[in-house]
Amino acid sequence: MTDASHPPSRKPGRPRRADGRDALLDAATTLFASNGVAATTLAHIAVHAGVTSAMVHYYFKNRDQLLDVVVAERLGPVIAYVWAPAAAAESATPDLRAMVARIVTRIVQCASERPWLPPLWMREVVNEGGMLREKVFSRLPVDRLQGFAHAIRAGQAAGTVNPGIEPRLVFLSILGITMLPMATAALSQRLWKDAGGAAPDAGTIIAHALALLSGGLFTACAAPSAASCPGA
Amino acid sequence: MTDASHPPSRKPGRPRRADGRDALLDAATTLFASNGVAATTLAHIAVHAGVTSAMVHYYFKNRDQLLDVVVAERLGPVIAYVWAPAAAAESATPDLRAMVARIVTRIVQCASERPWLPPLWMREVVNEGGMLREKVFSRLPVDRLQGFAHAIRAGQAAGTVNPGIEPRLVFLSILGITMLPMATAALSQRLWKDAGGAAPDAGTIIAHALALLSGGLFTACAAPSAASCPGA
Amino acid sequence: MTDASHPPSRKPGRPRRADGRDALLDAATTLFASNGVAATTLAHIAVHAGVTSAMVHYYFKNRDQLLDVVVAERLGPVIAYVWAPAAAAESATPDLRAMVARIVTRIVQCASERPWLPPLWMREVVNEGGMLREKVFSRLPVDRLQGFAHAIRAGQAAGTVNPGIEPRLVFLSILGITMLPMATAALSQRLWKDAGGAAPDAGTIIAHALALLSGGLFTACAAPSAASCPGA
Amino acid sequence: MTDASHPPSRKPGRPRRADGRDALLDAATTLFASNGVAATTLAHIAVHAGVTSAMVHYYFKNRDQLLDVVVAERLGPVIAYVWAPAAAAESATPDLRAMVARIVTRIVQCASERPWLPPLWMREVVNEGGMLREKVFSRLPVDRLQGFAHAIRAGQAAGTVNPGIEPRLVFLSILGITMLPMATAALSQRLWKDAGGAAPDAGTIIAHALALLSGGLFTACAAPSAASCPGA
DNA sequence: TATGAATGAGTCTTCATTCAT
DNA sequence: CATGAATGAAGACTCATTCAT
Repeated sequence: MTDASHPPSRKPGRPRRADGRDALLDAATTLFASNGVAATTLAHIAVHAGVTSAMVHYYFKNRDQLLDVVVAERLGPVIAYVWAPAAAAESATPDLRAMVARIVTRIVQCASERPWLPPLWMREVVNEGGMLREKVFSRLPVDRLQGFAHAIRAGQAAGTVNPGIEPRLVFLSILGITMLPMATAALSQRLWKDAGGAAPDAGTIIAHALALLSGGLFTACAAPSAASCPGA
Repeated sequence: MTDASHPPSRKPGRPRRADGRDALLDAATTLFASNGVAATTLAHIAVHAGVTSAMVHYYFKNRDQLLDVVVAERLGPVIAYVWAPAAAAESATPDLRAMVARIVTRIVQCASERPWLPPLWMREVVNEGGMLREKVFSRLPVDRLQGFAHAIRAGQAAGTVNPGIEPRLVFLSILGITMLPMATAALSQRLWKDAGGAAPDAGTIIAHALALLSGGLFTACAAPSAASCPGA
Repeated sequence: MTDASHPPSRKPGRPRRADGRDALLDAATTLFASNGVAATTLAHIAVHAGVTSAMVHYYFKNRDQLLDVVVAERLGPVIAYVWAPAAAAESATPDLRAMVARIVTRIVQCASERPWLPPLWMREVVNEGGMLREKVFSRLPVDRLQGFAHAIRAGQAAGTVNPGIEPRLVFLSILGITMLPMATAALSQRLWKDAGGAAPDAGTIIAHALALLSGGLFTACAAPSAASCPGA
Repeated sequence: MTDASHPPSRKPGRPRRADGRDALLDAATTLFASNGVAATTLAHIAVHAGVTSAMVHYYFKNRDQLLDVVVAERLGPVIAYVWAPAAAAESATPDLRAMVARIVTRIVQCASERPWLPPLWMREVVNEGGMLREKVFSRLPVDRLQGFAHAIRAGQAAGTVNPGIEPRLVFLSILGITMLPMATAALSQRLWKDAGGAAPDAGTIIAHALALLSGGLFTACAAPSAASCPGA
């Protein structure tokens, strides 16, 4: 299986040694996530990795090429992994509900293993003017995104999907209810700190998302607990 | 009601004249939204408004104070307007369902009247490392946010709200399924352009959001068309 | 007469004020001549003009555009002035001998009024890999250069020009025996300083060049004035 | 005669092996000629020779010492070879005409065997601010240059040399009419490409130079062979 | 020999900011 | 109000140089 039934490790096959290049890539990704790409200087990255800023040029030649590498080596695998479940959808009758659940789970899983992912994705990929937009766009599995939307539409035709739903917005909604909370961590924490609660963890987020989606996205006795659905 | 039963006009009370200051503020807001705060120079703003960058200093003294003004005069009113419905919630028995609908509507309404709002909010306020975070934080109606969460929790206790939902995540979810699609406009447009569809408009987004929320957020056969719920 | 019967003043018509831009241009030209373009940093130029290197960018935006301006405003007029005599050559029967004399005189005149001209021209325009080559090339009066070569060839056909001469090399030879010595000033001075002689001045160079061109290195009826040649 | 009656081979005496050092020296000389010394980085040279820039340091320790070696091993032999004919001139009655012819021939010969010579010499040695000036200066046979000038002056006294000539400028003039065209190759080629002619070759240049020197630009009894002068 | 990793110094360029006019 | 001139600080990028391997 090429398309990753488990989350992608950084460098599959290679003897995983924390070499300079990798350390710089880590520093870059982290800082891009926490300060934004535009606000992160190469010097910041270098200092964060304990080297000179000349080293960043040594390994990546360009600021622009550094971004390319970040996209290729850090975002690329995540995209591939998240969309792997949708591959099956193209062939047989897809179990939409299960597929959605798997996508949600994979997104949250990836995101909680990579704290830099949610802020980076929200700010620099998905958002207007994001600085990684163009670079990521070409890597997006457009066919699968469209296939996903079509599957939703088919579900609507078959009466299994809530007709009020806009198919093209479903994936964005999934992103919005999973990654957005994770991209807000610090803010939420401060916001709820008086209420005694820490920021929601991965499990909570998955549960919340699935509750929201399974209750609302699909018609027919949308109650979260299967028991309450007599027909099932 | 002082707190805006209709969306806030730019300068309530003042004789609304398109002076230089306002033009600069417009330019700033627009560019901040489309390029990000960090990537927008004062010179960009000045050029966009047809003046010298020295004028930006004349009116706002500082880059930092310009940000302050943007928050105070552009974001502030929106926040106040959106959260006005929640004021009532604090006193009497709130109609949660209606309140959510009103908040959703107001968010999308504000956002579609101010194209700069969704990208700016997503990138610079809500997201980790957003450059307006601190400045906005103090303006957030923390009490209302917490009140909203409490109302949800109360609904869960009363059995009217889906127990799988995490109350503290509800508002974020609302943001995610309303503003996020609007902050992605250009990307979506390119993504779906082969599918013949333009980016979803305000109406579509509201409908989608309400369908998702009303079907999923609340228990008891919450499907939009009651007929489709056999058990009811 | 548009084409300059007298050497071009820097800014004809304008009230010649030593503004910052001009001062920087002067500094640039001088340093380019004495150190070479590649070896002259913008900081050198700025210091030489008594300002910050940021000013260089303020006035010229780019290092490259600075070079453009140097070519356009400093070299351009010289080229036009030197080649003005050749304009007449295109129409009537040209007095080749007189024309050559006028070109030689103008070259030396221009060069002695602009000490930066010879080194700059020799190193950065005419020489392989010169950094102003491309920029100057488009300004060269190719038609006049070719016209000049044709006139020489015609002279050879008419028997008035030495048949051993290669027409296309004549202008280069003129450059070589006029500007080259002026581009070597410092070296020559050191070379001949024991011999008591200073570097040759403009008059000497013109005389030498004309002697060489009109008569040749060795006597035998080679006197510049035709009268001294009995056979003529 | 130790001083080369034939052009100097690269490494007289040594077992001529194309080792790395030599290849680097070749690369350096070539690049210095085509781009200028200041514009040529050690990395350029290394890449051109197919090695790492660290190797350049291994062989030459310094950028400055590399220049020293280029002067010593590449320019030095040429200087010695060109000025060998002048050695005889110091002793007996020199045949000035023959000596000039031999110098011209040797210059052009050396230059056409070493395409890097003319640009390098013109730009970096002879020209103001040339980066090899100092290093070459000490190698110049000042005595022979002065002896040459004296011989010219003596010729003028004896009536065999055009009195209009400035003795100290003669050698520079020779350089100007031989090496200058060869240092302009690419430019000339583009300039005359419409005229169907390629850049003049060595033979043409020698012929032109000798014609100009021995006879002068205009006929009138200046032909090198007396027979061709009808009036004589 | 030969290289890759690493760096300090310097260059070009941008930008926020100031100020006299 | 509005601008042009001017700057200091910082950012991206280059380069000669060193060193362990």
